[in-house]
Amino acid sequence: MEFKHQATVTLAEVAQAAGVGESTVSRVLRNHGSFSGKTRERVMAAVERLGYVPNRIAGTLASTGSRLVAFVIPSLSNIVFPDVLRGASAVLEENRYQAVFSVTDYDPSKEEALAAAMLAWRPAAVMLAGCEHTEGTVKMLRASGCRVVELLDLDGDALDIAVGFSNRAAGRESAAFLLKRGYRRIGYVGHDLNRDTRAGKRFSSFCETLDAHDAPLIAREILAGASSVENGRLGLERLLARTTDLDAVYFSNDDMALGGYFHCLAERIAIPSKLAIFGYNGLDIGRATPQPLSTIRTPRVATGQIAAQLVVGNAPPQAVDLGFELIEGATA
Amino acid sequence: MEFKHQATVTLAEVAQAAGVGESTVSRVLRNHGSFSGKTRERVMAAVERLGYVPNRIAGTLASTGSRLVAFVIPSLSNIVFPDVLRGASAVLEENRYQAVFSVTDYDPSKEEALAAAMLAWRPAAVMLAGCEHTEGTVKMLRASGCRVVELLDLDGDALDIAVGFSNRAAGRESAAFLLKRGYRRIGYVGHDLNRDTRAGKRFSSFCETLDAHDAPLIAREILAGASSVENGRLGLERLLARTTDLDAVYFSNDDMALGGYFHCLAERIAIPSKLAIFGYNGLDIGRATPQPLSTIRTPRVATGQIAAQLVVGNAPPQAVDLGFELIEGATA
DNA sequence: GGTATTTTTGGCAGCGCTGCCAATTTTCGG
DNA sequence: CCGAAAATTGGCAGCGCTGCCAAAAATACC
Repeated sequence: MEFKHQATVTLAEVAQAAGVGESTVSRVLRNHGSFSGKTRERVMAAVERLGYVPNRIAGTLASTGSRLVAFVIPSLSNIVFPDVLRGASAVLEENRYQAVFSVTDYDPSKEEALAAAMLAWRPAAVMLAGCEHTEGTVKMLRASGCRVVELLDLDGDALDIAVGFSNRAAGRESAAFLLKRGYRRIGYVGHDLNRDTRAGKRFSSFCETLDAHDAPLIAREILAGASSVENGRLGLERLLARTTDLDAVYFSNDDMALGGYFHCLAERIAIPSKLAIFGYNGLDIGRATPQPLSTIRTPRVATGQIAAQLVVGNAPPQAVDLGFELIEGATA
Repeated sequence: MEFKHQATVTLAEVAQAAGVGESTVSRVLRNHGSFSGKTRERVMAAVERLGYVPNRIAGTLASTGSRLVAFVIPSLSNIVFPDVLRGASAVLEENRYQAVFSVTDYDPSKEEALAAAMLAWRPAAVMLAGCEHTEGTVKMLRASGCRVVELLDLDGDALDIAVGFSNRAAGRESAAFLLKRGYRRIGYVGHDLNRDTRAGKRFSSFCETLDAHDAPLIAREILAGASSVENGRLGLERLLARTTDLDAVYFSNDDMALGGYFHCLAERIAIPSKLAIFGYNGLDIGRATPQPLSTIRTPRVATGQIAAQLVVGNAPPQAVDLGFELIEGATA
């Protein structure tokens, strides 16, 4: 037996059942235009009786603007993006918008392909991570006429709307904090930077700041693949095997930093007296560790919320800097 | 200045530019039906030149089935759901399906409302968490004629397809493991169970198993709100303040368990000799802690993958049990 | 009571694309 | 070189709904 019921009740059938015209049903359902209370009741009764579910595909095609918002994000493993989606989806749902998404795995050419596929749904807006995109992506988005929101990175030219903060500033402040604390022999443990350009920006600004204070980075360990707690642990282990006199390590993010933290716990390396640890993101888990993680808290959920609000409100092009917060913690 | 370019190039325009009929363009673009190589080139050239982007809204309306898959998930904070989305989205993208989602916050009536909204997009399938739904939701899904996939819980009757494992079995095995290890004075720390029915099922089976072995649960601490590391830490602290002679604690999931683990580290409570800790989910982070977390690893990504494959392949109704794996770890 | 308004309502032409079918062109076999 | 079969191609009717416009009904005003 096949599964094709598609009890497809149409607006026309509702109209007939209610004894009114199609447009009247449409008006009642969208609560738009004028109609009498009596008509309203008859229509609603028919809708109820027939179990009518409006067809948004048809509705969107017939009207001008769609209520779809497309997210093209690098990853779902990195909690950053679910957090952004979470912030955005609450606002979008309130405004009867619908979120659509696809995942690029940090691959710019995949981003281009997926953005193209998204555009085919004629979304009201496309939301992307960061401001680095292929030429093709930029051209396509420009030509599309739909709103474009670039998230989580303000270090570059925005196509239309940008919401987030400066990763370069985050890298700088992290370095400044460690220097202020008196650390001078600093190392870095990070994940694949070519793919995660935002982590790359933090790292390069971090290094520049160290250089400017005559305390250049002493050692680094870059692990292939995505950031993870295990990679952070492994990275610190490797770094310490090669370099014995470090007094602080900057990690590409909190996942990695937690790995480093666990490595120190396991190896009984005193934190921060023997080795300081500094992360990035300000995950909740970093606040519950025996020693709160020193890190920078980023406004991930708020980024999603604001982005969604700007789209819903059809705001003019702008860059919104939500800033970030340095959490002193107890590991640095 | 307003932003309404909508350079809406239509198929008809491409057809005219290429000097062919509309249906020919449609065939070439979908690589469906027959056409000559020469025609193909002319069409592609025109597409390129005009920057044509097909309109999937129109395409979906005109053809019968849509290539949308709708996810109605409880949360994006709980990494479980991003993991499922991740597994599914890879498979869906390969097959040119598009994922749409909305978040219920574990509220069944919100689930009903969101499922209704999703149905309006006439998706090929709706994916939901668990098998507990309101009567209205069930009725609506049944009537919709679209595929329904229930994820991550096999303890109940499936509407159509179900992919996951038994939460009751997970609770049972967790209890059996602790008992086998010799723990007899067992407590529980969990988050709001009314909302997260799967955690509730694990807990009740856990308790039944303890009862069956004459080692009933000694104490429990249920925290309002979502699961989090901080809530786990707080929960264990409270539990221990009231009950001093516990030898093991079962947590509603790994986030909570990690909080408990951190509490023990901070309070210098020896694990597992003084207190054993057992979680649920098998998050990666639990493998990188100084002592690997004892837990049950659930096939979250695989659940998403399989679910997507079944939908793409239009498989018949079935329940797929992916099982789970007990990780002995070192905390119990 | 009659006319001017205002409120409700229905009809119908698309939105851009796909599916069906018939027309046209190409290829093949003898 | 001709008819038949196969490969291409174009035309056009919808898919289900919204937006526009004019008709009809209700209400207001003098």
